[in-house]
Amino acid sequence: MYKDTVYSAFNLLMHYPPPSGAGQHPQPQPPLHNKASQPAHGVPQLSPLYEHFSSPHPTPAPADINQKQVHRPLQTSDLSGFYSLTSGSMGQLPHTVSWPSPPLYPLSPSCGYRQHFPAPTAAPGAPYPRFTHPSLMLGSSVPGHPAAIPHPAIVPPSGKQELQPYDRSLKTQAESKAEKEAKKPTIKKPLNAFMLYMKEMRAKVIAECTLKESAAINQILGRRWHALSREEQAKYYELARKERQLHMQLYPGWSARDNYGKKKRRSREKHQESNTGGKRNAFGTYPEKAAAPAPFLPMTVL
DNA sequence: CGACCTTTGAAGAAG
DNA sequence: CTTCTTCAAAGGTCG
Repeated sequence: MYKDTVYSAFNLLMHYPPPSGAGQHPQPQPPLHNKASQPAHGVPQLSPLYEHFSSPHPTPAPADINQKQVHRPLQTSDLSGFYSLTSGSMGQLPHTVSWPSPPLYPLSPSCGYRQHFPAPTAAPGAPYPRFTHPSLMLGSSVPGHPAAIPHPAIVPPSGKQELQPYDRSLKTQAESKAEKEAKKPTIKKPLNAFMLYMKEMRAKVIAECTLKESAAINQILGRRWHALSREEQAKYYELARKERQLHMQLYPGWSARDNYGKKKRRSREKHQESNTGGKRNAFGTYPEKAAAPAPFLPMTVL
């Protein structure tokens, strides 16, 4: 996308030429199904389970990893000690850390998402809320687990209701086959790092900002996400990596493609038009089209 | 009832 | 290879 392109160019300007022996052209990410892929030079040999999660873009780290105005691909060296959960395993890190786009909604300064992170309602000097590993999100449906609670990724087609008993008496064979197909539970995509962050922080933002509308909440959460330190974000990337790993174990043949087209969406053109069209946004106002990315200023001056 | 809004990231599709 | 598109969550809103 345009934003990513600009940031990538910025990264090049900021970090090239790279230190000798570092930041060479990144190894291509091995595809999920390509079990024969060789690990990148210097990357420990991964078990098949972790091959998909090898660090994709090794690039040199700046001196201060917390300087958020410098955006570049994350790398495992930024997180020494964090990605060492399993012998020989490497956590997947995002290819790029993109700059937040300008807000479309007139978000309240009282939420403090632009100038005052963490939120001003937090006690002075108090650390940003620590992430607690939500074991409920993982492991409740691990095969063999005593509590046979379905993994949250499995949902009925409606997304909200349990499957109803099937009434065979009124259906033909063809109908029943089609219906069975339609009623097959949908396996949802595993949540990415930001989605996990949203799940955990949504209630807090709702309480702080007395908002309920998700579109507005998500804008705030997006800003807060970018304001997180690299270490804080890394916790969610690690959790997301575990989610994907568990998902792969539970549903080996599953592909994100399986859910394509299950949501009826308007065409891309119409989708964009709707952004400037007559429909109101979550604030009851009419959204403007997203402006070009902000210049490369540190968050502290925004 | 279900698409839309909004966010980031992962992954598939397309060029 | 790069770029574009879809879908994950959430809940109010609207056609």
